Amino acid sequence: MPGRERRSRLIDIIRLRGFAALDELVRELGVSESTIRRDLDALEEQGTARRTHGGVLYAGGLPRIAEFDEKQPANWEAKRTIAAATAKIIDDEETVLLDGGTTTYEVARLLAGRSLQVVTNSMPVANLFASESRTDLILLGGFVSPRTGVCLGPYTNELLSRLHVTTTVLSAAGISKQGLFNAQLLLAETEQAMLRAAGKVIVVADSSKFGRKSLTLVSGLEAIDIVVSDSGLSKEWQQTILDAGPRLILADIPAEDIDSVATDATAANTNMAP
Amino acid sequence: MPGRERRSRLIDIIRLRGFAALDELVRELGVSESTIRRDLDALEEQGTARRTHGGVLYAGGLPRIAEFDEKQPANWEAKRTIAAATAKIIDDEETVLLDGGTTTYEVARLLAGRSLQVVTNSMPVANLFASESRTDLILLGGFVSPRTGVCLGPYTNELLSRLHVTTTVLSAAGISKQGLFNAQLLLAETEQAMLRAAGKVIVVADSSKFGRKSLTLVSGLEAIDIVVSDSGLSKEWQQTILDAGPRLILADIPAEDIDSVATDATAANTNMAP
DNA sequence: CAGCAGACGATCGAATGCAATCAAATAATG
DNA sequence: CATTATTTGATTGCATTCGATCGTCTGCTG
Repeated sequence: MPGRERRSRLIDIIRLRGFAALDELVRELGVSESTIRRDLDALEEQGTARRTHGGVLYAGGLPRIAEFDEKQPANWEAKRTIAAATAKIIDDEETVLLDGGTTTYEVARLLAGRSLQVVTNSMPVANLFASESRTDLILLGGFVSPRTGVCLGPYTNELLSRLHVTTTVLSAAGISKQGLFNAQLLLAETEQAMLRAAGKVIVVADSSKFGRKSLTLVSGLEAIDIVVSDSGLSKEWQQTILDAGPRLILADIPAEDIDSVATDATAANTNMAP
Repeated sequence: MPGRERRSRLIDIIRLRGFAALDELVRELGVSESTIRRDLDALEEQGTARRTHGGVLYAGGLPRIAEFDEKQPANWEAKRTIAAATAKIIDDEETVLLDGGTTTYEVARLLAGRSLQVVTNSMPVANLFASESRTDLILLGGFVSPRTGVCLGPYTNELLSRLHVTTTVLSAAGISKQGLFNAQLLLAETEQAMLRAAGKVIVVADSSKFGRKSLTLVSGLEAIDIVVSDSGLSKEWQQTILDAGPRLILADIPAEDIDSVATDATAANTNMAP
């Protein structure tokens, strides 16, 4: 095989799999280890790949969504337990509308593979379901915001106006007595459209969000059916939410071990408030 | 540090970077190599990570689209040169509508980072542009086909009916004297909608596609402005296409070295047919 | 045809990573 | 408080991978 073609196939293999072991490549391309090594060195040189002990990583890969690249997503642990508690109250065969945001993304991860219909305007979320044959995915189109990877704008809203779902999972930049706040004007409009399409409305927000306002008011608390947060939420806020109408679910930081946290919706101890 | 927190941070680090070397983790978490190994074994057990020699890969990540996972996409080399030739005839500041398919995906890769407006119904394509601030991205929503990752159905088509673009890049399962064929009924409808939204229509198809029919006729040849293929296309077909109206561009397998193939749109020698 | 350059494959010592084992530290339990 | 699990860290022998070197093959050029 001519070197050009080999290296070309090499790139393809690496790009496709994200990672390839060296002996794997030796077998598949039918050349010696030395040759593969030399090719890999060249690829690393030019920046297409990154070598590791025993393999290569693709380096020219997909650019990542900025929001998901932060070093330490704020209150990560809390968000994960909230996500686990939320996934638990969603039943199979439902039609679920998922908002963008890191918390809803965690919810989505836990829902992946379940038998559901999922509607979303978030590309990161959609990617989780795109190849899941057990989950039907409806993507809301529109203008894609580069920072967050969510679809926005009039097209998105109009598509939403024709849909109806059983459950909507919304995120929020802040929650005050007046209701839900969001930091982006266009997104607020889209979330309002989501509320109109919704049956049951679930809002996921870690305790740091309460008492914080943001750019625009999305809706009042009375439009929300369930609020899921973590146990760090003060008694006062718990009462405020309950008085305004929504049910409140507080997810505890679980005491279980690593297995349940990462993979299992049963990880969180959910405390139903009265 | 309690084990729970350490493992949690471990997941975060791995998820964030996609890959982490073992000694890296030892340093950053300040625990012994043995401990990291054990944690990693647990993560692998539960499927969150995949171990390699000297490191870990994140496994809970994005599931991949089936069509892009084939071992050897047919005529890969040809598709890439076609893509390079196509990217060359698209100017900055245009509004480009990109169809799904592996060839259009290659075109998309070459367009990423350029100053364009891109409209697409393909999630793999959209992912390439999602975080590119220099490229505006409009995603056509709709029902997502799990195998190909493209949006289909009435919502998609209706959204298309309200858009107009300067250039449309279409793929095809087959091209005969009657015109463009496609293998999926719903996709054919969507592609027809794309043609209605189009200014200039470019069809990308490697030479093996010619003379092949498929499930449904999408459109006649007269609706096409430019056909881009590879130099393997027979004289007869070249004449057939030209007689029917479209301009024809044949991309040669380039003689350059590996750099230009992987990164540069200038790789292909494009031969204009008269 | 001779000479030369580049690509390839094989080999080997050095470096690195791996799994298993055991002892110490820490946490849980009665 | 004593005992028992669990978790962690260190050690050891073994397997894998690495990079460098060298000889061979191929194709080009004069």
